[in-house]
Amino acid sequence: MPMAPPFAQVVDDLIKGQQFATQLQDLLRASPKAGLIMDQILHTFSRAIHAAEAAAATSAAEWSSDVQSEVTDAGNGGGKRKSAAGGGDRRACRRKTQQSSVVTKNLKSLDDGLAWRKYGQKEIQNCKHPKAYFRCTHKFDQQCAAQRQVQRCDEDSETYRVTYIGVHTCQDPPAAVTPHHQTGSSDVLHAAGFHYISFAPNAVAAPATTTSTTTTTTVNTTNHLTGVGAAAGSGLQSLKLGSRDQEEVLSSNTPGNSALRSTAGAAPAPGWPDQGDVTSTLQYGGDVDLEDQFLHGDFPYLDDIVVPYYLDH
DNA sequence: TTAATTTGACCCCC
DNA sequence: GGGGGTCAAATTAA
Repeated sequence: MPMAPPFAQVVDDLIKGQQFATQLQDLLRASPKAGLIMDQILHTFSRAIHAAEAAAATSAAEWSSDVQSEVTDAGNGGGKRKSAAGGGDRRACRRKTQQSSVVTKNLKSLDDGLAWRKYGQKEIQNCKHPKAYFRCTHKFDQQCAAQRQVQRCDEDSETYRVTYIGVHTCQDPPAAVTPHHQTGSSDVLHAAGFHYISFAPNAVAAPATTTSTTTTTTVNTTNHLTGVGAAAGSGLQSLKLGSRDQEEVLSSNTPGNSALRSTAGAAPAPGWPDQGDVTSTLQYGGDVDLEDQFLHGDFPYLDDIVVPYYLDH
């Protein structure tokens, strides 16, 4: 989606500031207190970027609507499906996708705590497994452009290659968040659209020289999930992955599933609380409690998590 | 009844 | 022309 020029400049400046701050954060690692302050600065940048992006999306959509209708009227002569919703909108959507930030991860679990809705699945050539397509549940009610594509790795069928396209601009209710990670500050951050940031030492360097980046990361949750299985019994959805067929796997592990989301809001579903921990890490990496855990070595996943929060531009 | 998923068809881009 | 991404009607689940 074309970003309105004033917003593009704002976002660009904010990202530069964020990158400088992350470099400074590296230098201040020795001091935990300074690190906390730096994290708050980074939170502020992230929040501002999201706000500017959301505003830009709205602005650009309004700006392009007139142009879009012209193109649609002039160019959609033939061969459409019966529905009125056709090619013009699709073209706009595809352009938007191509210009969004793209982050690819290899994950053992598909639960990232965000509300996704599956809208398609496709067999991909030269791949054993189909690719599933997800969009944010709030695509229409909050104009959130985030998308996710999930495909099982050919070489390791227990690993999923997950591609995140765009960033969440919605204010998703934090239903999937484990309560003990839900501090007041993280609520505020989440409400502002803050989703991805990492305290992993090597994460901060990622965006420094990036203009448009695809980053591959691995979140190693294997041992952890195995442990959960031993404790929680057979109700584990994550441990059912191997026994289900592909379609079921890709859809039933989608956090957008209403059952999962509703259970997470009240009491964690059997077998899910530990995945919730990982989820919280991804969403609320800036939470002071989590960083305390990280600094004291109590949060093993963060060692492997490198989640570039914002890689575009 | 509502929301999510499935799946075949459509369409854009390479 | 084919592959990949998206749409939307039909189906399923809660």
